[in-house]
Amino acid sequence: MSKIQAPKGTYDILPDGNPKDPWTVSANWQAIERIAREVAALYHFREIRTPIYEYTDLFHRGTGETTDIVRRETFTFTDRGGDSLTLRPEGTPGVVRAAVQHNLLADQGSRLKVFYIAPNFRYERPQRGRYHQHHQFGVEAFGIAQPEQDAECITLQMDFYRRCGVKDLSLRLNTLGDAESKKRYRDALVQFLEPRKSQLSEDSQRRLTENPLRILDSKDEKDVKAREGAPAAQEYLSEASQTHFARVQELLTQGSIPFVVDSTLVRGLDYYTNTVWEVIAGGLGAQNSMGGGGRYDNLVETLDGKPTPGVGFGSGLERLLIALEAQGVDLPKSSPPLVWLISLGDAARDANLKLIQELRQHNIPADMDPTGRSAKAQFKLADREGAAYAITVGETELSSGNVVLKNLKTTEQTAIARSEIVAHLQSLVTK
RNA sequence: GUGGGCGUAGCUCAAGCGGCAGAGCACCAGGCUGUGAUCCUGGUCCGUACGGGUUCGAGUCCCGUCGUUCACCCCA
Repeated sequence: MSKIQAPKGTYDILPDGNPKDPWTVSANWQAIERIAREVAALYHFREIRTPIYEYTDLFHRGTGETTDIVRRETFTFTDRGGDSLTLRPEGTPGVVRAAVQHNLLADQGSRLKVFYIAPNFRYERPQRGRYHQHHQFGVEAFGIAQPEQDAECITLQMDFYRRCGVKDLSLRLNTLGDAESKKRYRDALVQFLEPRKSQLSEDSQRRLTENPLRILDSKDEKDVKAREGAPAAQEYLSEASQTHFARVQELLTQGSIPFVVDSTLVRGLDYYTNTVWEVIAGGLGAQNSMGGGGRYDNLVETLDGKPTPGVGFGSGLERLLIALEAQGVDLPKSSPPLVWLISLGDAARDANLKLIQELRQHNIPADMDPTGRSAKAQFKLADREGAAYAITVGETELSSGNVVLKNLKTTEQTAIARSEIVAHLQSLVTK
């Protein structure tokens, strides 16, 4: 197609998008964003909005130099002043940057609980459920190192899914240990795998020096085989990390949130320490990860803040909509009843232009067609646009001082005095 | 970044081995000169993503590009 089109891997959200591609339907976004805001408020997370691009360095230092996300998936460009900027590939670094920049975590005991609904950008081969621009609902909680905060984030996330109506979910949970445990384990793993280097996949041979933990969740058969008998992270956990992880599990169990511990779960972000988790949903095909998160107790200091613990998650909204569609779940669509004004003749049209203004000022959604088409065409339009009521005005009504109100669902039609129509509709619309 | 499938009206899709490009929905109008959602009739809209090639002839075969999709990779 030579006609101009949306860039590869992006899409438009339309009033009448394709229900088979639920992420293209604007009403769906309104529904899940409303639920996200409600659930965030219930857990007392407040909204934060940060720029869609940051200085490139932030993601290199935050997300991590060796992650796939930073190594090969960023949209990076130089601005006209010569600065290197990157469209954010994930939410956490920008939030940490903002918190540090505005001294929100400067005092001992500072705490901050925030959420965002925002686009992220990753340059990957696009396919259903994986786009160059995708959207996430995420939360970050700073200042509380206790496992209770991990559990609250997980609970919030699962609550969000429950309120949206997702059925087929599974929560995978793991711990990487604190920074020292993680390092000890990393060294042990390298020691184990180094002699087997030649048996590893090409990617994993590189990871061995750059990011050895990632070899654990490789699906490549060679890697699965080569890592047989590898030491488990659990064996290298500090006492504190062990009790932390045990308490997180205890809290989830108490909260009746089912989970499975999966020691191969590593996640693709360098900054995680201790708890990490991921939620898988049915109906998503290969792109089955709906959201994930973890604790990052060293990230704030990495980004020049005072040492402050943090934990949070990001959840893909396109994938949520795809899962809901695949599972046959309907989102609640709230639209207030629409009133359609039908005019027969120019004088009636002018009268209706006054009436429509009055209705709108009384918070009654109203619309009309001013093109002077037949009554039939105007009713047809009212029906197509989903109006609940039609008001007809013609010569007869103008001289009698009435309007004709029709309930388009029941087809009931009655004459009502023009002077009473607004109050009458208000009582119909508000009940 | 790797490998495969697909790309025909606004939408969903049809056109055995290459042989005059169609349907349903949608949209407009009329039947009903002031009544939709039902029904009937008529009409509008595409020339097959784009570019090239083979052929008397290409939607159909070949090559390239673009887009999309599936798997890998990665992750949301």
